[in-house]
Amino acid sequence: MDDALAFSGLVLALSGQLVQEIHTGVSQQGFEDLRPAHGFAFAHISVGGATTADLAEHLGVTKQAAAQLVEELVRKGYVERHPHPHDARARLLGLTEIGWAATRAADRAARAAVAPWQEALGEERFSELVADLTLLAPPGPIRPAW
Amino acid sequence: MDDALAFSGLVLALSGQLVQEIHTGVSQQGFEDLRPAHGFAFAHISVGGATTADLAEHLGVTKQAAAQLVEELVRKGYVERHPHPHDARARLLGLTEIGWAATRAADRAARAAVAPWQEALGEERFSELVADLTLLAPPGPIRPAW
DNA sequence: CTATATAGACAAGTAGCTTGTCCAAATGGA
DNA sequence: TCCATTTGGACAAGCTACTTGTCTATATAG
Repeated sequence: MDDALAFSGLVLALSGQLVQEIHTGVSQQGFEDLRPAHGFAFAHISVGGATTADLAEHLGVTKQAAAQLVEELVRKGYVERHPHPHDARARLLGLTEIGWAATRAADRAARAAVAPWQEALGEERFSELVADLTLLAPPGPIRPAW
Repeated sequence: MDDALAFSGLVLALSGQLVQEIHTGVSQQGFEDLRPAHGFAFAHISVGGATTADLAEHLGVTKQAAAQLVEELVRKGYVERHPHPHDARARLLGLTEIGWAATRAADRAARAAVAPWQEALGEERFSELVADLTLLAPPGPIRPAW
């Protein structure tokens, strides 16, 4: 059997479907000005303590690209810039209440996308699946890939 | 435990890593002018019988974008356009020998990326994993997602 | 205290997509 | 068979998310 090659296709197919459904779900909850890539930024900013340069490294893009993304999210009301307590050059990024609301909407959409799969496999088998995938997942940051 | 949310993150993380490794592997095998998105086009063209319009629908982009992608792949020597036997407007797309070589390189890279995971879980458990994911995977075309 | 590194901003250029328009060939209905 | 509509593909222009390059102010290390 060529499980290895099949696995690649399956992971790509699932991830594509997942991204699509989360994006659609988030839009339908009223956040129509967010795109899939923004989710990765939210995930990093929501942890707290992130600067634009941190975000750039996390996303694997240039500082310039990260600065533009932050500027866009600030303009749309999802992100705030605060002075950095120990570095007068840097600005700490944080989510606004709207930013948190969008994050919760994305979580809901993700759960909704996964629910049918969870049901199809059954709770127990699904838990084993998650456990297996946890062993495989790389420790690094989650980034958009193409 | 919130398996559903964890599952989303895991799938995205794995797919990101997978895309990255396949791209790197393909580049290292001498195909440095190919990007991840090209793989999805190769997958469709390699089946045979595809036109540019088919490809556009498969990739979920406009005919224009597909035409530009085909033009690029033709220029780089991966794809050929043949006359369509039953439709004087259309052109049948096919892979050149170089195109097939690139496809094989991508397969090798995918296997290499998956191999450590296969080993980490063990053959049997990995096979069950593939079986589970097969149940979940949507039937439609595999597309780049963001 | 000086040299180097870093956070962020300003400016310009690029690549991969989009919309809009058009033509020629295919298709379907009367 | 003729005409109306659809479809495959091409040409042109524009947009957007990125890039590289340069600069200033602040921080850090020797």
